[in-house]
Amino acid sequence: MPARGTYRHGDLRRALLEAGIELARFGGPEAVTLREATRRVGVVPNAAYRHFASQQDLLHAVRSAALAELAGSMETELAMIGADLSPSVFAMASLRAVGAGYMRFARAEPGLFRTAFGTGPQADRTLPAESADRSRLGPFQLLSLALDRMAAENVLAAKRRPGAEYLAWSAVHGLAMLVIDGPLRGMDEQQIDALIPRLLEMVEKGI
Amino acid sequence: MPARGTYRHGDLRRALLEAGIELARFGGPEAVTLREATRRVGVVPNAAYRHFASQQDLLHAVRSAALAELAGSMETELAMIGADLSPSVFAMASLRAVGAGYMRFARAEPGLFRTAFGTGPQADRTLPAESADRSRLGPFQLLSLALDRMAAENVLAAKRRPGAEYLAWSAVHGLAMLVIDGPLRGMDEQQIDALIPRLLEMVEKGI
DNA sequence: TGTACATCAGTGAACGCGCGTTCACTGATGTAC
DNA sequence: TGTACATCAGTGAACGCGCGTTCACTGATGTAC
Repeated sequence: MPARGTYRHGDLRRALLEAGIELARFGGPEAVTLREATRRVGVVPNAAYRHFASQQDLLHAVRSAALAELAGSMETELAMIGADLSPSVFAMASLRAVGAGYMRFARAEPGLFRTAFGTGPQADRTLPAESADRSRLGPFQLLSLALDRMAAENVLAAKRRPGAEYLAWSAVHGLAMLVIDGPLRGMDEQQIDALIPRLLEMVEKGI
Repeated sequence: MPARGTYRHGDLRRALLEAGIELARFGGPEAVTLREATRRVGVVPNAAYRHFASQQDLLHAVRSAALAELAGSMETELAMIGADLSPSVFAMASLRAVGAGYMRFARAEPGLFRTAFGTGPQADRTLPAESADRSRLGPFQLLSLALDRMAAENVLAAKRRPGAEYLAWSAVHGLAMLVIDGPLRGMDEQQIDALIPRLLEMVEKGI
């Protein structure tokens, strides 16, 4: 049965996690099963239990990876902001970059995006899940940071600052959901391209 | 096995549909199974095939019912607008009402809401699904109507009108998703209560 | 440097589960005469 | 008004599927001496 040379695998945990990520990439969270992950790695189903306590446990790990990738997409967009901008323009550009990175990831990796925000009743109840790794910032923290900058530059009134992340997040998250998994799934790519800056503009003006 | 008196059921299709709606209400779309629906109605599993071509077919029917309920919630909110308002204020109030009705339904019936916007890969690909019944307006049409009014009153610039539904929809849909099924699930009811008008204000200002 | 042994990663086989769906059937209903 | 009969709604039994998970196991590895 083993398709590999050695009896031991070497790094089964990592292999299973990567298989799980691949499953989520193409099939979303519901595609992340222990049986399929072990099948792909070429290992017997119950071998997974040496490294994950349950299917949920594997799914959690995949979810964390997806969140990290999302944060990465946002950071990439942030890094593209011109350094020569005035602080207040920079702050506003940060908010847009964060939103653009979010949308880019959602469109490029709909399966991982859906996995990151566990849809369905079995999703766990922990908040944004940005607690584990202190050195890297999570998606929510990147958004908060951008809003902090705007508040510091008085581009966003101080009294509007509290809770502002939920407003911005809602707008961008909603478009992402409608477009990748909802009734707007069939929409033209170009139409979506045009919609995104408009949406970000709406947030900037209305927040 | 039959818990009913007569051999024939009478209106099995309706009974199954209602059971399906109940399943969706508490468990979302993935809870809508033929076996559980028939079980609840007290009929053998395959009896469902006299009335529905497949499980998907039942799910479609449940989805339509959920969309109709959502539209109803929006209409209820619309009906509460004071008739004495000026046309332009009325138009803006319409947009808010539509959004408020959407949020109210999502929070009151998260399972049905999720079913209405089929989440997951198995969801069908038809757009907003407001084609069937011509006499009743669907959620998307109610939103469009409100925006039409705003455009007619020049509360919304004519050049901003096209596609404006997607901006408004995104914001409200996103908050609904984050709150009922996403990372904001645990949030205080009162905090959410406070967030909704702020979100609607953002849309109104920024659209 | 070599050998005995404990550890524990991965095996093999098997469970029970709920699901959608197919088949040949039976018996209540309503219609034709 | 009564009876024969066709229709077809619901039955009963069974399928195959993929899933998560448990059990007792085996054999590769690395450590103690």
